Amino acid sequence: MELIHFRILLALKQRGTLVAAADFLHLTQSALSHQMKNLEKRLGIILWHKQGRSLVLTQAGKYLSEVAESVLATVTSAEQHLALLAAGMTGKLTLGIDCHACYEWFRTILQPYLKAWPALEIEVTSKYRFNSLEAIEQYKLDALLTSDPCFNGNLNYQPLFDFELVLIVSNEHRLAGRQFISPRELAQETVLTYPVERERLDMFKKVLQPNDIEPKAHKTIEETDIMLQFAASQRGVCLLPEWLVTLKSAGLPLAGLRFENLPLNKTMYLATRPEDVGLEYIQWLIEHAQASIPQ
Amino acid sequence: MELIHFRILLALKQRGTLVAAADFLHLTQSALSHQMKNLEKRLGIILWHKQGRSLVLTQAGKYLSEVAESVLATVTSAEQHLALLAAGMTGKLTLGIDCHACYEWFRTILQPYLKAWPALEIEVTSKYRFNSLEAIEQYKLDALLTSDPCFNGNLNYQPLFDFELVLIVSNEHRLAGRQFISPRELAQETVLTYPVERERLDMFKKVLQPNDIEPKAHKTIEETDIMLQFAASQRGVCLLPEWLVTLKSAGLPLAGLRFENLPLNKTMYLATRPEDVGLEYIQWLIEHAQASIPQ
DNA sequence: CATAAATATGATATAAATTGATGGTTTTTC
DNA sequence: GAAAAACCATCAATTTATATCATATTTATG
Repeated sequence: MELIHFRILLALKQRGTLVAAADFLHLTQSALSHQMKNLEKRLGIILWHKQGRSLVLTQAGKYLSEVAESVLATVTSAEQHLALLAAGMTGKLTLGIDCHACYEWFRTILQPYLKAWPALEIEVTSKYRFNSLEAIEQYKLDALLTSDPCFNGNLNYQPLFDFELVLIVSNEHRLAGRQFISPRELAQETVLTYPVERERLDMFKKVLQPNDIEPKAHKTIEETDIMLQFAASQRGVCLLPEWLVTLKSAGLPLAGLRFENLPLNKTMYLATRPEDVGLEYIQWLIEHAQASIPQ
Repeated sequence: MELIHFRILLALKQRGTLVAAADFLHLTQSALSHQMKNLEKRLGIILWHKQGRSLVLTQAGKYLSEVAESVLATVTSAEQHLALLAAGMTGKLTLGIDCHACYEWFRTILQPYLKAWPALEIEVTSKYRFNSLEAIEQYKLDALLTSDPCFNGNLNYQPLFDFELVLIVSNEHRLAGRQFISPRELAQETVLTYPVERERLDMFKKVLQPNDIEPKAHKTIEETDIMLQFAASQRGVCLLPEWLVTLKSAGLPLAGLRFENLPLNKTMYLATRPEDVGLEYIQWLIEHAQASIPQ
């Protein structure tokens, strides 16, 4: 059975005669007659009878024309959906998120994004954290939010915004007044980080390990807000994007410090497959990224 | 779009490679590749990418292969139906079953039904459990046995019989003598249910959740007989149709309790497409439903 | 590093679908 | 109540679509 048979049955149902149906399908009456005869032969069952000069469906014919209606409705709807997909008007964005700070940024922009793209299905996941790039190439992810780009593949990295990491300490902390500090001074501190491997923490990767320093203690905390409250009450220090602290620290007695000769400037990127860069709902993110950062 | 494209996508999904799919479809790999390239061109959208030596579906490809699965299920079912019609069979009934109790009822009536309709091809499935109504409309199912009707569509619901849900407890249970009980008393009980989501369990939907009660424990059991044996040996309580317990509990020391001011009366329905209501083998079910229930 | 396994593509052969012409019925029209 | 019109089926011919073959390319495998 093929769709042409369904199309013929449906057109016949809607137009009444084969001649009209043929006209509707931009075919000749002969073609429709041949096709259906052929189907009848293959199925071994008669679908209609000629009665007078019009056609009357048999029970099987009626049944099949109802199936036809259902199937063609599904197919048509799929075609429309694909047309929208092709035009970039709709789709599904599976966004991989690589780090906690990325997550925090995405939260700031999510509401307006949902409003701007009501038909877009958005799924956020961090389950491909350790092989995000592969996941994009394999269409498990459509985009990846990351501040640690890996430019070797054939992915497109769009910079979203720049930011600086600062060491967050309590106002009352012995270092709080200093303009610049040295990594060495962290040897006496409790370091607060998110609970991921040290390899993925700038605190260790960029500050402590290059200087061969082990902090007094290392405590992991899942939530940024809680981490800041710990810092505020002198339970430790942490390294966070400056904008993130601005956003979250309202009312907390905190200070942000920089390391001498160790600028921690980073850039947040959105990685996508090159072919998807043009998608409007991806462009929107790139264009609105900067504006959502508190200065 | 044509069925060949759906067939290719489905075969690819099932077999993994185009070569295997081609073999399955008795075509060459080249043919499939050409067909899909042609479709991509017409749709203006890419359906898969070559990754290494295997294919990875794009978003659009994944979507379309799901559509493919659905459409081909309908077409296959229709072809089978027509084949049976051609062979002079009375007909074919694909019956969807929605809940365990429905299943139990159908078992009570199946023997006489098979005897009454020896030529009727009967297939029972619960694979469309979560979108049964759609499955009927799409001709994947012909009828659905359910006690949770959804009257909004254009399906015909025929009531088969009424029944009452009772709380099954052991004879020895502290509540056993009581005429009426309160949902609150379940807070100290282990609740036994079939292994489906809480949304689909009257125990939770109608008894526990409306009263904001969490039972002491929740254990799932697949078989009714086993559930009753657990209840009889005081391992828990369960909510079942009274007739089902009458049928199954022979010899077990069980009591059925009702909740005060919470009548749990339900009706079993057979849902069909309106056009099929008149079919004699459907009518038979409706007419014999009542009699098969132990009173 | 050669081999095997997988997909893509161009040219060609093959199969399938469509058409056009025609004949047979049944309605409609005058 | 004949003639015309509308409609469908079928045959033969043609056009179109489809599948195949041969081949290139890429990537795993041993």
